[in-house]
Amino acid sequence: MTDRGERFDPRTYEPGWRERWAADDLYRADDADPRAKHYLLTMYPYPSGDLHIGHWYAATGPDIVARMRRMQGRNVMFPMGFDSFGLPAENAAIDRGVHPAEWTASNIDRMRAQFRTMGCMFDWSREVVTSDPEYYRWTQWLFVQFFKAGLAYRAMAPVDWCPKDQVVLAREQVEGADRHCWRCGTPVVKRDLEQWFFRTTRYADELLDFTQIDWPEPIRLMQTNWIGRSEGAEIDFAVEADGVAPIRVFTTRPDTVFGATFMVLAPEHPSVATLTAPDRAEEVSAYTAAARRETEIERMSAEREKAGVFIGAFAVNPMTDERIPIWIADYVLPGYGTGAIMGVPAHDERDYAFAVRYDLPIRYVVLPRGGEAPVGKALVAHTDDEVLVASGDFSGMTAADGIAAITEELAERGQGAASVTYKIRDWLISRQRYWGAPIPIVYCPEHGPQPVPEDNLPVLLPHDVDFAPTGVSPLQSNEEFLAASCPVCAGPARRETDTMDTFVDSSWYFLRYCAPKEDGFAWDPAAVAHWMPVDLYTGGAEHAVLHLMYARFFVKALRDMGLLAFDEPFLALRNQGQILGADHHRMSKSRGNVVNPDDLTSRFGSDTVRCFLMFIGPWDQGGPWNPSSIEGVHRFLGRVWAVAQPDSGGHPRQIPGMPLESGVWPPGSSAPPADQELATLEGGMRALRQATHRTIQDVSEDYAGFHFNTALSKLMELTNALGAARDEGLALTDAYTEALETLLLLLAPMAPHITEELWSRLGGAYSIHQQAWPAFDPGLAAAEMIELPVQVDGKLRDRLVVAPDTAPEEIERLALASERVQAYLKGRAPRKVVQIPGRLVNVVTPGDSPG
RNA sequence: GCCGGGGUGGCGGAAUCGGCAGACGCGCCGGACUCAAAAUCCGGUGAGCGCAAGCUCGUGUGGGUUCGACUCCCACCUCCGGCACCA
Repeated sequence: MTDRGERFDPRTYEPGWRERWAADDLYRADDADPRAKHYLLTMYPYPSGDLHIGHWYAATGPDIVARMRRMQGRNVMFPMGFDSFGLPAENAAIDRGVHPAEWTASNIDRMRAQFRTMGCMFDWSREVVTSDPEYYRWTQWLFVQFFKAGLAYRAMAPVDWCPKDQVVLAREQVEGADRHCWRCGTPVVKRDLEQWFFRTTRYADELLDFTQIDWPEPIRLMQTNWIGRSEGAEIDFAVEADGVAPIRVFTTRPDTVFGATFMVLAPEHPSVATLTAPDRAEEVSAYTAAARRETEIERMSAEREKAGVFIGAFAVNPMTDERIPIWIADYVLPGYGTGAIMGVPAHDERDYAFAVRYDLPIRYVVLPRGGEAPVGKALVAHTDDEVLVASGDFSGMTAADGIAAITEELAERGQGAASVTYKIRDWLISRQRYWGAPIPIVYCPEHGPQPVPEDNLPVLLPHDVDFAPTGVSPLQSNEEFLAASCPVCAGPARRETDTMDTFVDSSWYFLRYCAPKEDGFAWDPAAVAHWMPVDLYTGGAEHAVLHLMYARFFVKALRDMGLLAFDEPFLALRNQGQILGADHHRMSKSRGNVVNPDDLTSRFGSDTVRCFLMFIGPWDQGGPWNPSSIEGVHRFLGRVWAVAQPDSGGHPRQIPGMPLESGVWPPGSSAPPADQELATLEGGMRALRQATHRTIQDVSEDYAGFHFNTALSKLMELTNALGAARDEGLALTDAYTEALETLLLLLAPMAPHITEELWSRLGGAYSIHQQAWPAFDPGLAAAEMIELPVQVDGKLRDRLVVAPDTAPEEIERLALASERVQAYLKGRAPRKVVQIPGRLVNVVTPGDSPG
């Protein structure tokens, strides 16, 4: 079948196999398949235009795992789709006059074709495109369910506004110290606007629970910090004014309430207007106005000097009954806690700075046992060694006991209660943009906002609108779209013109994959029950507090509506690293360091690109592009090609009558076999089988752990061993065949084309990707002789070659008998001999001085 | 500032429940093949000393624990990512 030494050229066979796999629906996942299901998902891309090398990197890892799981007998679903709503399509319309729908559709066509060249086992029959009305119809339906469940609401709030994109952003989409837009990098500004929110805060506590899922620690920490749960107490401070309700503050340190010497309100606090003394009114309103004008960046800066204004009113410390002045200052944020704090300068750095600036009293009430108050700073940290002082009956208690006791005392008096506060805010989901799912709400002058009846979904995006960004949705420019009737009274009503954040689309796409053609419901409950939850999810860590948190929220909310029966969407998560340019910078067109995967595949073929990407380093780490080493990986595949054609090189010899099982020659046996040449060959076969079975074990573990770089290095070693065995004349032995077939099977997930080609040439059944994963035989993987390092005082001095089951006494005797060891002992007895079974021997000399 | 992850040959990286540091690959050096080159194959390749056997040093820095430390502990330096007046 093969010509001797036929040249290795992937271009001659790769496209043909891809066509055949597609024609045969080789990778289609069948719901009725009785084998255990395995839902493997990788984050779907935004159809930006061209497949980037990063897409290859991200997809190849999970594809390898998907292929291995399938060969291991699982019914694997590995779908792909497009997150196709979003701003770039609209910007293309503005810049180039192409309609977003056309731009998106042509990009998807191009990227779908590029995806095919990767040779991934995507099940394209399940493709989901979120801008398809058949998809966003159900996104809208889900919005209505959230609305009916009280989880979607409209409210006026200070929100983040991107002045360049002319759109509001969720808190999670504002990044960095300079508070910039995640998409365009422009610093955001605060605006008071009426917007739609999803009530993510209702699930704050449950989102902190990761016990059901196997996720990377950094992602769990990022979500935990973002949710920002703080335990403490709310405490009421009476106000010295008739008929005015007490002011409630939140603190994590109720043990320090005896040290509260002033109170600070956020400038936006509702009590400011009623409490401000007439003679302070001018200064207060000037400060409040200035605070409002300032950008978020200036206001949030921690380095900025603490400044505020006394409003001319007093509160009463509930524990000391002291009169304390009420101030306003912008370091107190309106959206967190109660928007009011008790100022405890002795035990909070910010309060300390404020007190120093305005000469307010500083009273230390928690100190190390028998210790002195620090000079010139706050005492923030508290340990078990610290006790309350100058705190009435509570003096002498530890800080922890003080928190509990004081909270209890306040609760009994009706002046406070234990309380929990979170940093997370509700998810702002409305966008003043065109290319998204319209929010299915109509406003009736009589009945207010009403959801569009489910029968009337989808609310279709009109084709003709004016895309020029004006700060309001382009949908407002279409009168036909705007006009609606009230679902309650059928009277004239106005349609909501904002669209939904694209992260709403991606919060449920994994459900749609289970039955993408279902048209009576958002998903087929039976299919979702079969496939969900996702067994393994992969994608970028940049979505830690965006998509990955929103999707968890969605599933929990839908579960509580009775629509789903599980708690978490993604049981396991793995994050890939980023591929950087050769200049170690993020790839970008402006830097000119972008690597085009199409150029590489046309030169080297897909398998080489896949293997090279996996060989760069740990998959979760990424790294800079190093164009020179791709040649090495290509050479490796060339060697695989060569060893799979054993009669094309080396010096093959037929060894008659030598079945696989007999190929065992114990090298430790005293009587050498009669035929020395045969014995050498048998030893070589034995060694090759050992290498084969070790590789099965190592590569299986490495793939499962996403250690593709080390998996490939072990496959290289097996290939090198095959090359050596061929040169030793083992090419026609069963051990060689076993090693070669194993190599192809183990390599198949990483290099699907060359392995299919060689498998076919060797006469294997189509397809290699439907073969069983090789079984590992521990007996064959074990060495019959092991080499044991011998150390003297921890330094390597000699080696012993022994059988693995050699008794420790015998090993010690052999080690001490070693000439090298004797030279270091100089006739003395060793102080001791340390043995780690199977690992090493360490002889400790008496040394010059004992001990 | 707080949280998290890293620093190992010329380069990417391996080894981390303490046990042969540098697997595998790139690059480089030498050789084979060739008129020559490319391709391919073989050998060498942490540093220093030595004719050699071998010895010494070596995993960001400085200490420590241990028979033995890239791995554990303490204190630092540095790079990357996230958060950032959250009371």
